[in-house]
Amino acid sequence: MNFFERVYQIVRKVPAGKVTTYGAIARSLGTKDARRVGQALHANPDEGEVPCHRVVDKDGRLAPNFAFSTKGRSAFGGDGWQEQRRRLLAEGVKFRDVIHVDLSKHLWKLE
DNA sequence: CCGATGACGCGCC
DNA sequence: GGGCGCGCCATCG
Repeated sequence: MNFFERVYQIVRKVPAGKVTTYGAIARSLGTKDARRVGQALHANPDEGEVPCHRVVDKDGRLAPNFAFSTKGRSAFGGDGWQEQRRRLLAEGVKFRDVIHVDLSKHLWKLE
């Protein structure tokens, strides 16, 4: 099982209304390279199976260039984080401000 | 082959 | 707090 698959496996376990962070995932995989986790999600093969909008950075900030590039291009241009925010709000996630998730209430602890 | 890049994070100023 | 530099390492040009 490669790195990407392991990232997806973890993200799939995050329940609706909860979020996790790139760094937390990286550490649970035994690496400090959070950037590679981001790469994996950017190459996310199927949003339906991997709820990548539930992954934020360590400050709860949404991905500035969040986008589904699975088909080779981003579907939301440079404002993908807006789509990410909508999805989280729809799941009941609260925000500290327009782009920061309230981690103290929604951070999901990895197994 | 090599340098630049990036859905990140942390330490310093 | 905002901005900058560096480490990280697979990919890309």
